[in-house]
Amino acid sequence: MIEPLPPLRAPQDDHGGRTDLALMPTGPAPRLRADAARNRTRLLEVAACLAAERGIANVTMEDIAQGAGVGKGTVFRRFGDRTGLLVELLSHYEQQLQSSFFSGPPPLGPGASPAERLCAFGSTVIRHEHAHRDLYLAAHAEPGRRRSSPPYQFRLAHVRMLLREARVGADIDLVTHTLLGYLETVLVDDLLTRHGMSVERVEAGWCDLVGRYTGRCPA
Amino acid sequence: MIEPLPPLRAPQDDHGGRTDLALMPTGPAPRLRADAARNRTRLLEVAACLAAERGIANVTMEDIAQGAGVGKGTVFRRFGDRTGLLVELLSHYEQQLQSSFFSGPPPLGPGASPAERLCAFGSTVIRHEHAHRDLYLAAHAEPGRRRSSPPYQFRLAHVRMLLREARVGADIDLVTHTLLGYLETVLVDDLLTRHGMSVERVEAGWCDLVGRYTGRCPA
DNA sequence: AACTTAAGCGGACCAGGGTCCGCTTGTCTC
DNA sequence: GAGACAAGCGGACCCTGGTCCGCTTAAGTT
Repeated sequence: MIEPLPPLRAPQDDHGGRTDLALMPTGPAPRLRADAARNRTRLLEVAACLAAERGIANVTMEDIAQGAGVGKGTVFRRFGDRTGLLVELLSHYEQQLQSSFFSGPPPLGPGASPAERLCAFGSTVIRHEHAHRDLYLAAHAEPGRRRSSPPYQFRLAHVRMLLREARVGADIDLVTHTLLGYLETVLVDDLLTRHGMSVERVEAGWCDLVGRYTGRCPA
Repeated sequence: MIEPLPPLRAPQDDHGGRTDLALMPTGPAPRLRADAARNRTRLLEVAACLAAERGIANVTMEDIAQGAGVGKGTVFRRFGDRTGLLVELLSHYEQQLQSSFFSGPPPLGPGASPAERLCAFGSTVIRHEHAHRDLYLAAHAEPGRRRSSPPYQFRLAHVRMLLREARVGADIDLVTHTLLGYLETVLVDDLLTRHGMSVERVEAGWCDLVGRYTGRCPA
């Protein structure tokens, strides 16, 4: 019924094996049967498409199932629940980001100082989350899920690495979580939408925060 | 059916007028009819009670209505939706906290330095939220609601005031939100529960963060 | 090619949140 | 005290997320 093939990776490389960077404990990834893999990508495509055209809040699970030409049970079997579907959708969207973080040009990628890279990282994430905010907010229904998803783990690992490189003296794990707390969609969206702050201002807040950890003495 | 009168303020002062401190734009508070006010408190009592005995996740709206001897429609009329009920329940729980913040003994109340008061504030909030974490997490389903509730506004105003007193040079509004971001239940709970950090460690992280804004030059 | 079987499928079904609207009841006025 | 009327009430009803279980089928095995 609907099928405009939105920005999603090619169906054939999608045999259920996570396309992660083998960075995090992603588990064995049991490899789906051919039909299941096909349905999986169709479901994600349809979901992305419907979300884009009427906002994810106005898309039911049954809509998605129907759009992909499968039964509702299939959707839940594959993704567990609504949140699971959303989290996987977001994973897709974040994959392009990830590569620019660890292999793109500076200041995002290697080559700049850790502090600069952290600043750039924050700006990118803020803009990215804002662009997909309805999806992030919807996925946020069960925050623990999102926090244990591969993309979030990637962010953690990335920030932790940069902090270590910057020789931050404090409790690195804790600081990592603190920094990512600032980038939480809920907070960013609140600042931008409800409090009417500009993206630049929120970004400046991020860089300021980073600076206070990476050693620059506060003014 | 159930009615152990849990820690809730006396029913008669509960005529729907918010018992706020007239600090925030709380609106006119239209004053409920007598029967409505009675039902309101009974509903909150029953909700608190059921939540305490089996966890809020295992309490349906119908349970609450039934326990209070009213129809389901009444519950929704009063609180709008499930989140609304939870938010109001939390408001009750936070009221005792609030008074210790602005009129209790130091270091929480007036008398200590702003930085000390901020540290103490954080510790208190962390412990309080952890104690009621299932309620906070449940209310978090719609984060915007919680963020615009009177208790959250109170926290904002309080922290903002202390930052101003401490003559913090940065973007005060933004820093206020940043700090409260650290205290977000979702984050704190993640650190304590999933990452197994100790409360002391999380508190130390808070004080460290506060210190980096209130001027102490980072090591 | 036939057989086996575990994975996948689908749609009937259930539960709980949220809505609606005709009836009831406090409360205010005269 | 009687009347007017807004506020409150309740439960039938709807929608959607999520479950269940008997049937189907892809993909190895011989």
